[in-house]
Amino acid sequence: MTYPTVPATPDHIALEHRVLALWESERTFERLREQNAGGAPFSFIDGPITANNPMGVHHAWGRSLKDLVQRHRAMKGHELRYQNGFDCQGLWVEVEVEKALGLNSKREIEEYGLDRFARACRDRVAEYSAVQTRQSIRLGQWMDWERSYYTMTDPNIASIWRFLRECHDRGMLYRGNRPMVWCPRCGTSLSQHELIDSYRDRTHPTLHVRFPFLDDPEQAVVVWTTTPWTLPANVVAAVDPDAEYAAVRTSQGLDWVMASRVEDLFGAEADVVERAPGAALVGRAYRGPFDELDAQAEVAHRVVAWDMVSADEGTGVVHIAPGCGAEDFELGVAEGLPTLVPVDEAGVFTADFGFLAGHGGAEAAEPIREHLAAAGLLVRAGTIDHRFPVCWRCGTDLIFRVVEEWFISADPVREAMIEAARTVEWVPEQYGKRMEDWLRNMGDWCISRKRYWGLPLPFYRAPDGSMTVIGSIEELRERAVDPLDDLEELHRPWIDGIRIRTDDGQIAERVTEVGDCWLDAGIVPFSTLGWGRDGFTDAGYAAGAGEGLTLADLPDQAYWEKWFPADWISEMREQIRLWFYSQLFMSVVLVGRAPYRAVLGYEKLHDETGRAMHKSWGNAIWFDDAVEEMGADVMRWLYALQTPSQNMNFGYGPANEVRRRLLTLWNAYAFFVRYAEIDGFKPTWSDLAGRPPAATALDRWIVARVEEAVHECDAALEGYWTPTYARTVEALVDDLSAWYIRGSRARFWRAEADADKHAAFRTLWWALAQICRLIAPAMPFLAEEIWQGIVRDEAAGAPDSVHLAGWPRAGEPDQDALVPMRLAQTAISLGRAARAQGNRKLRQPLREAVVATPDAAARAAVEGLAAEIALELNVKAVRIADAVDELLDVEVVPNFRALGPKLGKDVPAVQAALKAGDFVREGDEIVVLGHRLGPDEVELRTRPREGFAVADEGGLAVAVDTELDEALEDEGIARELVHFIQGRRKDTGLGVADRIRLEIAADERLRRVLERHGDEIASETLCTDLTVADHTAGEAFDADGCAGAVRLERA
RNA sequence: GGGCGAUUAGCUCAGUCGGUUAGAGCGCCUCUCUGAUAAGGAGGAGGUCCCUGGUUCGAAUCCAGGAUCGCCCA
Repeated sequence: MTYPTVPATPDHIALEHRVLALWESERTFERLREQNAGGAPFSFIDGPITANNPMGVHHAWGRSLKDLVQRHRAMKGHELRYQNGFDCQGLWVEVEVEKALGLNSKREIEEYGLDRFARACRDRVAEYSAVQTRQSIRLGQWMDWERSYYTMTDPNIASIWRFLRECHDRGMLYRGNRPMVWCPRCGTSLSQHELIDSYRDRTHPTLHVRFPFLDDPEQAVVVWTTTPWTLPANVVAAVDPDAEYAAVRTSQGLDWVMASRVEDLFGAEADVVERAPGAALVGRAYRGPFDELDAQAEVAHRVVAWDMVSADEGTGVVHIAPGCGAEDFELGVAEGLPTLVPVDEAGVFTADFGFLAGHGGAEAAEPIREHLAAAGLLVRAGTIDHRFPVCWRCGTDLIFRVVEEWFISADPVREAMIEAARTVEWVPEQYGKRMEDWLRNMGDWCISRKRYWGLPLPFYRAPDGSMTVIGSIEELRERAVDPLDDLEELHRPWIDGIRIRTDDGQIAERVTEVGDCWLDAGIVPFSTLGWGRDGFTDAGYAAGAGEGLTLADLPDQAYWEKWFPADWISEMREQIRLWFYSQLFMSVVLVGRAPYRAVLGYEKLHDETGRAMHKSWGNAIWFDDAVEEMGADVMRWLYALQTPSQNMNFGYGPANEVRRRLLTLWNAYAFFVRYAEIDGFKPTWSDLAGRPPAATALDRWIVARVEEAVHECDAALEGYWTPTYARTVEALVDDLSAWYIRGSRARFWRAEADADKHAAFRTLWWALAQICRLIAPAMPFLAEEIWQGIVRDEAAGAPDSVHLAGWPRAGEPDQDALVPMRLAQTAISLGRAARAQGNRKLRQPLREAVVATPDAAARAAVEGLAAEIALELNVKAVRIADAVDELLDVEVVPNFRALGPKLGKDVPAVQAALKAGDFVREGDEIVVLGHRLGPDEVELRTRPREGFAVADEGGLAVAVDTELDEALEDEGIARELVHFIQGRRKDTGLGVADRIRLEIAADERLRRVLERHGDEIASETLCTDLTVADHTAGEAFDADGCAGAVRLERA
């Protein structure tokens, strides 16, 4: 077996397709599940994705995080369920299907036929669940795709019925009159959460209208409205009783408005003839603007007091239509006012609104204006540009309508939900506070929708008005008075045909409403886990509309007890008031506790400039494009690096950056393979279990670095915090490449096969294999590719896949290996800076570097790495000195962390004294201002004296001797020549192992260099035959005025 | 109106328990290395850690107030 040929850069896309095929042919995922069967459960519950469109790159974010955590837990041996979920019902689907079928209203749907419509909805779900499954597999997500749950199945629906029955039994279920936000096109109310982000810039007509008092029609209150269609439903006018109002003389009479609004409305010249507090107007009856309409026959208009009247806009007199607004409705309840609902489900005026009947609300603005003008009630008509909510599905302006809906009372469970939410580990932490705030403020849950493709609410109303709630399919069977043969599934229209017999023998029909889709999703921890079921039914879940789509089981109570509550769930932050909420609500009602132990939320995905992605803005990125251009690993690494509590800037720019950074690991892999192949290095699987044999300080260091990183990564992922994990990995890979490999290169290409070389191979292989395992959760393809290349095919007994190899087990990292290296790295970095200062390029060997530190322990540590430092700095010798050196002064710096508590207010004085040098060193101790400070309480630092090439940082300083002599110069020239020849080798396209012949034309000085260093030059450049000539046809070489020419040819 | 979060280099962002010289990547400038690298490395320029006040020996970090932006609620 030989190592693979590793290209200079990875082709992520090709590699990923190759790995996908490998996983499939080798059943890798199935084998992982077999391997982990019986392990400690890690229960993850997937929030259902709406199976309505292809998945987006924002879904890929969440799915990548889910997969990352699941893979990590699986590598640690946990048994997982891997059940994916699809959200199938509700308006999301209906609207898309309507578009596809060219239907434009509820009436058209009903004409089309509810059965065909339901089938079309089901087909759409089937289509897009398949698309999303394919896409998720491409992303590398490992789920039990054949056993996904679908919220439209009968078992899911029946579980919700059971929940609703429980609510009913507890008296929490009621039918109420509520002002709802309503979409006239969709013909349904919208829930609060559907209003999020729904505000758009809109221009609407506005009217100022007089309401003349009945006892003195010359006087009137003037109202301002931005919704003219609500005027025909006007009942009262509201004023702030405590504000001052003013009557202004106009051509139409005396107009009462809030005094503070007069100037805006009538100008500075307004003729104010009377002032009075709002309270004085309260109770006065006025003539309504549409009194002649039938609907208004019983209404007695008057002025009422209200504390929410705004002094900032309008007239300070507010037109109140309790049937058309939320606040209006509340005031109506408080004042006992009649509620006029002027428009029907389609937003069209009803018959008792006379000439307006049949008009849509928006189009009625003009006839309303004309009517008011004719009646002499119109003061002014205008327009307003404002933010106005629109339907998120179809963009239609939303209206308020008072409608009858079904509700679940929140108050009976509010406190219990807050308590339950407090048991949850919220990540990021502040999301827990968000949930608590939401719970404190939550209104009753409106669970009904006046639509078609959704959970059929199991509410049956008998002729006497009593209600029965069916709690199960069995109960439906028992009570049904119509044959169930045609009940294909628990959906409209089929379910609508089944009537039931109530306990007292009445025949009851189902209400027509369907349920909020958040019921569908919220029940998942119960419906999919077999809560309350007696028998375990293999592949039993798909009954009803899910038939044929999934092999998911219908488990039993024992299974539920094993997997409930979820250890972890994760979705976007907005799910706090959606899925996290509905699950919590249902769980607290059913079992009195939270359905999840930990939650990871994350923010929104924007484009790379920070703008929201919109199809219409042209900045949206499609998942299929992204994954085939960036590669799944690159996307997944971007997601892993992202701080969840911040919006993510996603795009090809960041992807390229990450792809380039990933090259470092790839290069390390390619380096290893090149020399392992040349050398025939053979690892064995058991080598990975312990530590590799370490021959050098660098070996020990990189081993400790890997172990340190393993612990950090594990801790980060246990806490669901992926950015720390990803950054830890990147730092480790950088260290491996920049320090370990670069510092160890010579050991790999040396000819001798000694223990040192073997140790180098073992160590590098070990580090790469461990890194594969570390990155496997986040970049499963790249990890697998490298694993296949250097472990699976090479190491006898190794697992076939990195994903079967388990999470690395690391001992406590050896601090004695870590600390000196850290110091040495600092010293090397400082030495380079010092060289640069002294104007000596790295190719020029120098006599000596002095590493100085007053810290004895640090000196001892650096001593052991002197050879490495010398090599890196290209100096003949490294001298370790304490600070009493001709190059350096010593500075005593207080350790504030230690001295703060000890000295308190004396700290500044002590600091000043130390800085001024007013102290005495007594052995390890420093005596200053009567304080005796131990070695832990101060830090001794060096400070370079002027005139030397010295760099310092903290307690460490490095100086280089920049003096050159002839020998050093010659060596420098030799190095220059080697560098030059290597460049030609590269230009000529020679392989790294090709031998060459050299002919060098040299002046006198170069001749001397060649005499002294010719052997080194030849060996460094793999030259088998070096001749010195007077002339040659080669390329000119010039270093430091030392000139020649070099001709190179393959040997 | 209430709540939550954010504000750190030109850009995108880290910054743990409060510790006195605040970091990374990208970009820019000057160098440099190359027998893994399409790479890498060194140095440099670039900072009112949003503002004001407070607590503290010490504040990017804690507290209060304010500003701006985002989100949630009313």
